[in-house]
Amino acid sequence: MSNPPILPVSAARITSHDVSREAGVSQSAVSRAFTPGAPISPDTRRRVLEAAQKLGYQPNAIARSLVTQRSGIVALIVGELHNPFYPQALSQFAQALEARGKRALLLTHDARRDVQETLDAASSYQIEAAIVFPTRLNAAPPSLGDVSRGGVPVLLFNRHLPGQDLLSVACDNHAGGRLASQVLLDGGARRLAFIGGDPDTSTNQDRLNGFVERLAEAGLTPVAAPALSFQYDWGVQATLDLHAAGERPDAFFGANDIIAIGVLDALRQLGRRVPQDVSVIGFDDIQESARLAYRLTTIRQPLETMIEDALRALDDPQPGHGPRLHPGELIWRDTVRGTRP
Amino acid sequence: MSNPPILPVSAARITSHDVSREAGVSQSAVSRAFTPGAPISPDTRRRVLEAAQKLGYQPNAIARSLVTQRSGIVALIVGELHNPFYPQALSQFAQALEARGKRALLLTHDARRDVQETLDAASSYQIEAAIVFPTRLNAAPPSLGDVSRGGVPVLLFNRHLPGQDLLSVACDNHAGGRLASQVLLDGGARRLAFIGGDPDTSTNQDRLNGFVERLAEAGLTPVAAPALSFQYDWGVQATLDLHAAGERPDAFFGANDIIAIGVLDALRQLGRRVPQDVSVIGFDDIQESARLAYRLTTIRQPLETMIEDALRALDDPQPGHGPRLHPGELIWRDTVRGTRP
DNA sequence: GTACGGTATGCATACGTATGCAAGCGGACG
DNA sequence: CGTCCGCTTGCATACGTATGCATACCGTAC
Repeated sequence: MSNPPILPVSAARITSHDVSREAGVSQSAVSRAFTPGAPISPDTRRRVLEAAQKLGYQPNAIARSLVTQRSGIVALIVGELHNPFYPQALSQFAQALEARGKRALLLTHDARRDVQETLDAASSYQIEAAIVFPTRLNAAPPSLGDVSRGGVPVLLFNRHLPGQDLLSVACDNHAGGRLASQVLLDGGARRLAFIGGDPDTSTNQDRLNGFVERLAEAGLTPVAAPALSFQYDWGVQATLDLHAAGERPDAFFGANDIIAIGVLDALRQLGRRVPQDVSVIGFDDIQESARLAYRLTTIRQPLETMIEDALRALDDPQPGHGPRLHPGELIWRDTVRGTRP
Repeated sequence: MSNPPILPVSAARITSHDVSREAGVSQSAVSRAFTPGAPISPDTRRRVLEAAQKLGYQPNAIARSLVTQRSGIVALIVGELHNPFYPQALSQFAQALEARGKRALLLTHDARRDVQETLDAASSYQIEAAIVFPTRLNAAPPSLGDVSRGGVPVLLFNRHLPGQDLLSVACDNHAGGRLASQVLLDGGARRLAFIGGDPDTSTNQDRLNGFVERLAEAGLTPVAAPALSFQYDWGVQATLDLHAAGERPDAFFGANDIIAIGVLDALRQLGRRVPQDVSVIGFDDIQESARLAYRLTTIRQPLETMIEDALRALDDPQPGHGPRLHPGELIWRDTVRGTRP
């Protein structure tokens, strides 16, 4: 007679059956004890909870999902997180979801793969909704609506795709662009430049359009509006290139704060004084913008409001209403000439 | 005869049974077609995959988890993400997990609740492992080992708790502290200050101890070593306070880059020149440290290596071997006097 | 005392998939 | 031609929970 094989100590999974045995009730009773509003007497509930406590029972969310057809899982799909604005949004989303009794499944999406692939992978987890963050999302995958039609609402955060039947929550980038323009004009600027991010994104386009529109009302056009990517190095490079080409704008609008900070560093390197000689304004209001070395004047995205609204929209998805826009707020600091409005 | 009620278009969930009917095979065959290595002829596999394609079938990961007893889900538990180092780690973890066919469940943990609570919530999703990020994790919940004993390995990222039977992967903070000290001494500094983060964390303690140890070998002690939190404002405040108290260190070691950047901004405000009058070194090498306005010399944590190692450790959890340490790498920039070593 | 209504409980089944088992099939070999 | 073996296939069941249904119970009203 040989000894039993030595197995790794792995506490057997404790199920509702174990608890029911311990408490001397049926498995149904255990289930009901953990289901708010289920018909069960206070007494048996107490007995069940005590037994559960004693055995260290945790209801199996997987099994529960299978039968209730509700997983309680929401997918958060992110790309590369270069812009610190998004991690911030990410953790706040996770928190807000937990407050609603849901969980966040984090999925990444790199430029090589189609977003649709990631969505498919997510849908195998029976997700109740998907929130797509725009980082590195370029063209609109034409099939992106499919998941939505399959019953899972998809929401684009901070980007919108015209003509697609997708939910979308964003900052009012057009109005924000106008506001940036306005603020710079009020500071006396006449030769304004826009340093754009990824030109394929609605975010960039809307901010640019608003900017140009307001400028036109003042009888002006931008002296330059190059666009490439939402990154620091590009902000630096674009500014240096502009000056190397003999251009000397008296104001810059960076398509996001990271770019604007690049602009600031380049201007400092060029010996141009901010805000005396040249004004700079950004977009997002990330933490870095408040550093004493920058004190960047910028337009804040109302992140909390946007997240609340996104979750509300997902609770009751109404198609075809266009993006849900939220106004940005001017954060006045030290990089724009003139007085606080 | 009334019309049927108008229901929202919700494509009925497509199951392996639907596919089996379409392909004229049994449900088992469908399952096997999606299981690598399962016994199935190439021909039927093809037929099944075609039918699946046609119907838009996605295997139900929830149901699969229930029967296989393997959810493929790993919990990532984060606090407030003030330090941009962690979001970076977060997305890289998610990517690395996906590359291994697993998914990341994102859970938040705020200071009000015990980490154990969050772990319990996670365990109801039958997670295969949990990775805890240290943000705002202060004291060691004595019960943290429980989940580990229950069969789910828990790994602390970038922090360790002595005496606990937990896995832990971290940068070699002690050696990093020594290195920082060394670099500053080589630059000719004699009056060195440490600006610490959260004093309850092993991260802070190890960096401080290494720093002090190397200083002692040179016959020195720090002129000051206040510690409070890993944040920018604290770095500024601590520096201003020190100078207000008449202290004029000739070198600062910030417990992380955020603090060091605060130190830099405060020094600039005080009119002290870096690195001519005073050297500054940080820890982490976050993106912000490379900005032209800072060019912070710092010690980089080998994030990729650490993540790889963390996942390897979770694959085969060996208890009681202490934290798995990875050496930091000196990133030489412009805030330390002297020449690149 | 009977009828009735409301509440609590247990039984049985379903959710969608994986997998052990037995059976079917075909080919190879003696 | 019979036997055996390997490869496929389908059947049946299990995973852990929620819930419709029937039943048992208790109290109230007539």
